[in-house]
Amino acid sequence: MNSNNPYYRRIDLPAGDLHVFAHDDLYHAMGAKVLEMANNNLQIPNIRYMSYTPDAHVGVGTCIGTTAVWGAEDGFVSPSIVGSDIGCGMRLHLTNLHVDELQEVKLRRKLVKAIEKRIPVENHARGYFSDIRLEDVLRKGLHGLPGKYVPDSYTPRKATSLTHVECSRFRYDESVLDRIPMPVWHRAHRQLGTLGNGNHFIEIQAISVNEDNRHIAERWGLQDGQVAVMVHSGSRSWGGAVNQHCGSEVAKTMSKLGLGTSDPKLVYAPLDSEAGQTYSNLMYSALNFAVANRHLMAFAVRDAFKETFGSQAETRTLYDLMHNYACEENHGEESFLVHRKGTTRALPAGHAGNPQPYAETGHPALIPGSMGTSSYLMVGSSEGARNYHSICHGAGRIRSRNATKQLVTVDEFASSLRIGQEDEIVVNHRGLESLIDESPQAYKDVDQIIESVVEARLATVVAKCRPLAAVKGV
DNA sequence: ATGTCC
Repeated sequence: MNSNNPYYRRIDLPAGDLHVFAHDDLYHAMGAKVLEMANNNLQIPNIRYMSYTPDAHVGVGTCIGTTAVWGAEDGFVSPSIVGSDIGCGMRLHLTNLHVDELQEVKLRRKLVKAIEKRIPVENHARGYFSDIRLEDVLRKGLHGLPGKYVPDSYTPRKATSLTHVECSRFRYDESVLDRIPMPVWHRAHRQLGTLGNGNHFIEIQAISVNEDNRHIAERWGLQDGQVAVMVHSGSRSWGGAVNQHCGSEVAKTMSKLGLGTSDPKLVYAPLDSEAGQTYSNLMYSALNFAVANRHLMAFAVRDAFKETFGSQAETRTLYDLMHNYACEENHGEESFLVHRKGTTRALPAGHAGNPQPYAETGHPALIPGSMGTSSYLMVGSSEGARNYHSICHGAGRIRSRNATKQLVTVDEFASSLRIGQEDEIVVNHRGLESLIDESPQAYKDVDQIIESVVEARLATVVAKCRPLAAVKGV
């Protein structure tokens, strides 16, 4: 049944097979609840494949770390699998600065202040991009932004494939947008350019290249000691509103068709049903919002760099990709509907789904660590095809926010960020209490997660990104 | 993750 590889197992659940790509120890730490959830998901008709990455943990209805696949012809789409933070994902920008130029704590503080000035992180804050039409963003993503926000040095207008949303699809039946109530429109409009809270962040990092993949790093333009900007955010309240509206529509379709699983909260509809199409289209509007929002925040960070280090400071887009969505993809000769909930696509060199600039190397897969720990730039391997080229999306939570607050003291958290030392990771909040639930102890060890992904032969490491400063919402 | 309501 199971192979001898300690990094992979197939689990024979009552409703079907679950594939787990994780070291035995990580698998055993996941607990029984994740198997129950997998079994519920596997009860959805026509499902072809389901797997967990090593960072899998319990979510609402579906585990974070799930890849669930249907055939495109007889597929079911599930708002419960995608979740409410539709389009949540990562963006990485490369700067022309070296880490030595940020050596002084004072300078990192100045940079963080300059970022804070441009990107509100408070709960009900208004973003600074009110001159942008929300409808244009929802319909066209980056193409809906005024030209001044898309300078060629930053993301060439023609290289929209640097965001994998637009690489797949961004035009759809626009009449569905009218289904979302006006108050939600207004809220989403004022949220353009805001970070959100929870695990979302903007981080300044220093790159170190993995020797084994130096040839790929060079093709991507990465250098040792290079300063990078990583943005982790989603579709703010727009995605939640889409999830809520479609959730009830999809549930109605289910009762009409007499469908259901052991979990009444797990909703899904045939992709070609009206409810399925409405969801699919509105989901794309949320993907467009999310990618444009990350772009705008990275644009604001670019401005903050110029203010802090002079006008010659520049940042350019390496890549933007999501880990919460459902999308039609070609694998081999066939077309599939792939759901990724807290998993990252990592295509290998030569795969036709790669955006043009990365056709020969595979595209960068951006994997964040927890606060204070390194993030990774990965590239997919051809063996990753067995998992539809899905890898982990981060460290993965091991304890709840409340449990973390009980366990970790402010002092312990501060020392994990080396606060007060020369190499302190500068955080925008002076009081760290409100961020304790994001401390490294709330998460698995990202190095172990990456080891599992590498040993399961799904992807390899191209570079590691060490945090220098972080901006978080509360 | 989010906004809202007690």
